Amino acid sequence: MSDVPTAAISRLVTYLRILEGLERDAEGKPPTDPAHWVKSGALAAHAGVTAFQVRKDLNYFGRLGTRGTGYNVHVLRRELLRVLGLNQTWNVVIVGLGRLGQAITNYPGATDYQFQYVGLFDTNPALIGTRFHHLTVQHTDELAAFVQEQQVDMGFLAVPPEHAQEAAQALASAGVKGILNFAPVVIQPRTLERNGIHELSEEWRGVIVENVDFLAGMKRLTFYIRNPPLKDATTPEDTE
Amino acid sequence: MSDVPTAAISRLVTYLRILEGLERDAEGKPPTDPAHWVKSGALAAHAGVTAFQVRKDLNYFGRLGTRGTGYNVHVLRRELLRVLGLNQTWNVVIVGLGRLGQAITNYPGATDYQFQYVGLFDTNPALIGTRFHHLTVQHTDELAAFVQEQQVDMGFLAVPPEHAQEAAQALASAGVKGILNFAPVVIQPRTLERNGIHELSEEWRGVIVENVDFLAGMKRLTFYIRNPPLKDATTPEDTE
DNA sequence: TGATGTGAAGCCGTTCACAGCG
DNA sequence: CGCTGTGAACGGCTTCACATCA
Repeated sequence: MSDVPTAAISRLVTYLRILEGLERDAEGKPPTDPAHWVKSGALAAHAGVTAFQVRKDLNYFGRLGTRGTGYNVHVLRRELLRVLGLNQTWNVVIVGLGRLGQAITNYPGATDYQFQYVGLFDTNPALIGTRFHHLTVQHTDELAAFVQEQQVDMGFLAVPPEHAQEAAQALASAGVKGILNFAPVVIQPRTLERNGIHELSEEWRGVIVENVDFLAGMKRLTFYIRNPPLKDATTPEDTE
Repeated sequence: MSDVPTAAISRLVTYLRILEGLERDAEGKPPTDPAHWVKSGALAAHAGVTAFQVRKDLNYFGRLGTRGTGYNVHVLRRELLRVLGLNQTWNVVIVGLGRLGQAITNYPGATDYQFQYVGLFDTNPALIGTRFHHLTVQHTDELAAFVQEQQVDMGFLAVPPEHAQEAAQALASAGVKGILNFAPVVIQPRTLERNGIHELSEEWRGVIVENVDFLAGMKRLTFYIRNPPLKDATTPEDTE
């Protein structure tokens, strides 16, 4: 299960989103209605990839389709939810409640899929005690105890770049399993030197970091505007 | 220049950020000070990749270093700015001024690098006329004329997912060269069928779309928390 | 028959070893 | 001598053709 290409996981997320749209469309229609089924080519067209790719991606996780017919929308959606780990509740804390953190806290859709915001943290005295959503901002010093008590699974990191590393360290030390880093900074897992070789310190073992960097997106865009890809990647051939 | 791996471009953005930090550190020090120079291994350590990777990435753009010495921080930074297209002014409009759009508008750092927000657009009557930054929100109907007049280069798309496609279409028709899409949706360039083959419609020709999807980041994170990569990708060997 | 499932081929990006130069 | 520059090996992802089964 771990030898699935990382790019495939990103596409799975896209497929899931498309399936949700298809399921809404199919809602209420009789079970015999073809709207309950989707072919790899149709999924591919919506996702902007090839049908080959769709079939290969889905096959990593078992025989999810029916030959000659396609994929059942409901079944496939349920399977993708399971694969992506979205069929359980995830307890989330947000660290950093400046504009970005506030935007995240209030972003609709973020609290779908059983993501539950259970705590908000900042070091700015002006923010501590403020309420967002139904939660009150606490000082980051409280983080470690809170994560233990509340069984927090992951932290969203939305502090200014110069504080991102220490805040990430606080999250890892507190015992979260994942960090979604919004700061334009590379988070450095602390390593220990033992017998001359560097190894991951215990607190960072198994901690996953994913990055969402919007400034980086801006800069990639300027590069590609001035250096357009020769082969236009936006029109795959085999779709449909 | 177009056969550079897309992953390399993302790393270039990271290197640039690191170089900015190094240049601040070196500021004021005499020209002979070693702080003005950086070796591939040091850059690699900061970026979380291998020194091989750094050298290969930089080599796509010429002989930027000095053998036996390393890379001059100032020179390398200037080159990366040039390569990434960050040495010119970019006129940007933001479409969608809900919470996310507002957060982007006000996010510090976004207006560095000669990114200039020149227009704000929305279709919500309650928002039109409102001021953010130094700009007043206009109706999206005004977009086409505005892009022509003001020589707009790119648009940031921060509308709700269900309106993303039509707003993207408006941006492309208006003539922007790039779209930074924040909505969790795959933007579909309009294609025309001519003699049985699909081809990109004129208005989408050369339009680059980059995506920044924070919900996708959340979902990838849940997958990797439950399916940790076997080989820990966070500790490359060759750094330093 | 018409779709998925899947081993194999091909391609692209990363890793490497060492050549090249200050 | 040290570090960059770079062609070649390697590995992994994507593409493909076709076997497979409802």
